[in-house]
Amino acid sequence: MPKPTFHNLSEAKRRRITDAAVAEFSSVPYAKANLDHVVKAAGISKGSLYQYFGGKADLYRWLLTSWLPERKMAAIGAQAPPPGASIWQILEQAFVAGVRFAVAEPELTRLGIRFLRDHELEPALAEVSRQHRAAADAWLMHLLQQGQARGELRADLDLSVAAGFLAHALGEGMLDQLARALGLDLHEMLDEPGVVGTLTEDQLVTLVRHVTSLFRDGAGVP
Amino acid sequence: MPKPTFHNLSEAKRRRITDAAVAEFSSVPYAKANLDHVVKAAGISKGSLYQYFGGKADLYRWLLTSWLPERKMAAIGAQAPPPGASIWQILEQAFVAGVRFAVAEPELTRLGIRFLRDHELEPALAEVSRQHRAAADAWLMHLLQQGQARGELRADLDLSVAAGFLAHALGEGMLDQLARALGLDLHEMLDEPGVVGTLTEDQLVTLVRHVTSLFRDGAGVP
Amino acid sequence: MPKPTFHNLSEAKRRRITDAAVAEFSSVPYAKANLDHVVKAAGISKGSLYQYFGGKADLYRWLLTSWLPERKMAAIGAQAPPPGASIWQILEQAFVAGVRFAVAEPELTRLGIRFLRDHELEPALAEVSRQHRAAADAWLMHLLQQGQARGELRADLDLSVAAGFLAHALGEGMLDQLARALGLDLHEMLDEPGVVGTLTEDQLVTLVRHVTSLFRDGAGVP
Amino acid sequence: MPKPTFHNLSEAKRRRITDAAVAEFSSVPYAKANLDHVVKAAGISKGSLYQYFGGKADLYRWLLTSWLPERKMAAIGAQAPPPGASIWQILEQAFVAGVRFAVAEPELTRLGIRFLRDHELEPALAEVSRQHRAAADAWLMHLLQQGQARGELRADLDLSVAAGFLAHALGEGMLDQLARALGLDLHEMLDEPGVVGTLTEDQLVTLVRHVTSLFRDGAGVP
DNA sequence: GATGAATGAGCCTTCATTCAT
DNA sequence: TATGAATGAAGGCTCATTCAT
Repeated sequence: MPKPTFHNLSEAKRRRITDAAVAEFSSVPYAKANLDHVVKAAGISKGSLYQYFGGKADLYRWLLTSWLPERKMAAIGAQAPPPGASIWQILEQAFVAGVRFAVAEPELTRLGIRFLRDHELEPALAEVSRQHRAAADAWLMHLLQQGQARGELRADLDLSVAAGFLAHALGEGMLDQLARALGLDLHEMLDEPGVVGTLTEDQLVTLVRHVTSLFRDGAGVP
Repeated sequence: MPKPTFHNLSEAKRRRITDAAVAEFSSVPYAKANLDHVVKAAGISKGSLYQYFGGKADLYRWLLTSWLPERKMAAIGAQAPPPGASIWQILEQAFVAGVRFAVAEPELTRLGIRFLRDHELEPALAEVSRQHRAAADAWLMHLLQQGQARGELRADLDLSVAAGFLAHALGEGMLDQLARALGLDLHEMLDEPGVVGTLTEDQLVTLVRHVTSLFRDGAGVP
Repeated sequence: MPKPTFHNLSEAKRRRITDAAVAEFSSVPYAKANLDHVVKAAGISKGSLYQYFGGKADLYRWLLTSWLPERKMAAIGAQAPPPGASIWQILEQAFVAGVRFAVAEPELTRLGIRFLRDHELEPALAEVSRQHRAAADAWLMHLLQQGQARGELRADLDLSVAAGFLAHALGEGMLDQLARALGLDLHEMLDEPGVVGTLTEDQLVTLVRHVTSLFRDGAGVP
Repeated sequence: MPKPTFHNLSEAKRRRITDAAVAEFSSVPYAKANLDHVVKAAGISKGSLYQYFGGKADLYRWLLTSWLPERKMAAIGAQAPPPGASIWQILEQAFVAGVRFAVAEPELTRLGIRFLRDHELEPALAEVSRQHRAAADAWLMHLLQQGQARGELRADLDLSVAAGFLAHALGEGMLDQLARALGLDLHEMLDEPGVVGTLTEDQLVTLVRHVTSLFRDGAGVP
């Protein structure tokens, strides 16, 4: 977590540092990220970075646990579902929010994906990653239990399996589908920020509908 | 690819080297994998490793493109589906084979997962990874088209979305479900080879059935 | 070329590093030059050297393309020939300048000789070496053409052959003659800096005169 | 020098080894020459090479001090000048022989040039190189003294300077002129064996004549 | 607080030489 | 004699972290 000195900086300087760090950590895996690149891009000195953060891991952790969630919240907005919303409405809203975020902030998306995939993190970082997943899972399980209680979901549905599907579908899975819709590989898409902006509103809606439909109705003939 | 020297070694020595390499490459990402660990664990000198393989990338590539597929084949056996099998049968067979392999060879599974997720491979290795994915996708699309032609799948199903789902479900998704069934996190499970062996045949069958069912029938009430 | 870091160093430190590098690169061929020797002699750490230069090739290139020419210029001074000077005057001036530099800076001379002879340079360095030769050749051809136009040179003289002679005579050839005048082998002379200092002004002038005379009048009886 | 075992080999095998060694040592400088390449090209085992020769330096020394001179002799033939020949005839003969050898055996020429330029040789090899030069110099000085005694050379000619010129002109200098005649750089010419074969007999004779003329008559107007 | 030079452990790769079979 | 696997000392380069100014 940043040292007090970081918070005393001007908004602009903090911004430069954050942008530089995001650019670096989102373009190469943690182990290959180079603080020299960050300080150069941020226009600060190496020593300064160490007065703002405890080190490489600390900077990365802050980015992922504090800054990124904040930005996400800000980008998506409080997405409290309308009271009484069905699980389908809630999920569709979540799907759409996810895609919209990916389209609006491809670099942050790349950062997040990288984090979820990185197996190499220091133990402390791995723990953060684990908590992320646990929180998402808890939310999903709750949602599914509610849905089942309301009779929106099959009574014999295995909630754990469904949660696993949704955990993926709401994150990387959706991005993967997005790439497919653009005729690309996920990595190709992430490596070319900007290409996601070419997705039309129509494609977006259709995509979400197809995913939702697969989850709700399955692939087989009824 | 290994140099001829490697093939001239005794079975036991080759085994020591392979095991050591798998252990290293499956426990840390490629960039962090340390050949010193490999040679130490294998009980050979650094120079020897370079007489067997062209270098780090070469060793890794061989492991992933030759050795691992061979081991997989040996472990699963040729799984040609019976002629006239329905898509459901084929998928179930694939799911079961996947789980069985994961249970039998957790370390190799870890190696494979890491490979598919690693963002930091040399360009040549990244290309191999891309081809893996492309091949899997082509197989799935073919399977789905057949299924739809036979009327086993809904006519309005988006095959690309379905293929995306299956690509994940047959690989990492299935492992994730496996972990959930054991009350663990995917990474925890992979980090503790042996724990997957505790999965009973009953749990296995149930799991595959639930996944298949979700894909075929969906989560909603019909 | 050096990184900015290098220019920020104290004059004394830069000097230590340069001296150490010259000593190393002038005493063994490029491929055998050892950066460990350089850093040890310079009293700096290995990492520091890499903060000053991009690597071995970079250090070498800078030494040869920037630092050495600068030192040469400083040692010889701008030697613009007087307007209207004959080719003989110009050549004699060049010969004298060459010998004086060799006498004053035997180690730098050794460095230069090595560079021009080294067959094992990286492609980029080899290109630099080639350009050196091409520039010298162009200058000589121009000089000779002028001389021939003015009637100072035989009309039937093959300029290319003459340029080849001069290219050697002005560089290594002159050093070789210098060594002969001291009763030594070229390499022995270069390996013992200091011995060239024993050359008297008289010997120097005589030597240049003999060389010039051979080139102008030939060895045969008129 | 080769061990007795080498001489017991079949002619063909010795030839293979020699060819492989020449190819390697003539294409990269001594320090970069790789015995692995030699044994591979020769089709023998590493151990065998060490049973024939004491090591890398030994092989190289033999090549340069025994084998190459022998081949040269064989290629040029006993070039005893006709009794009573003038220095000009002797020199022209030597020049022509040199060029012919370069044209006939570009690879051996390359090997020789490399040897003369290599500053990096082990002390023992450097000594060999020194002896080469000393022998050539002694021969030249003798020739020049004779010439002067006979009145073929100017009485005031500095023989040492003349010997220096000839030493270069007969070796590298002639090759350099050869390259110039072909519009190439010396290194380019040596790196492309075969190109020297394009030199016509006419060019050859003209070249030698120009060089001889420069040495005898000088560049200035009489 | 800011700076940026200094550090040194770490890692991949090369290759001449040895030696057991 | 022949073989070729084994060795290990080098050597170039990277980069997170420290610390004096």
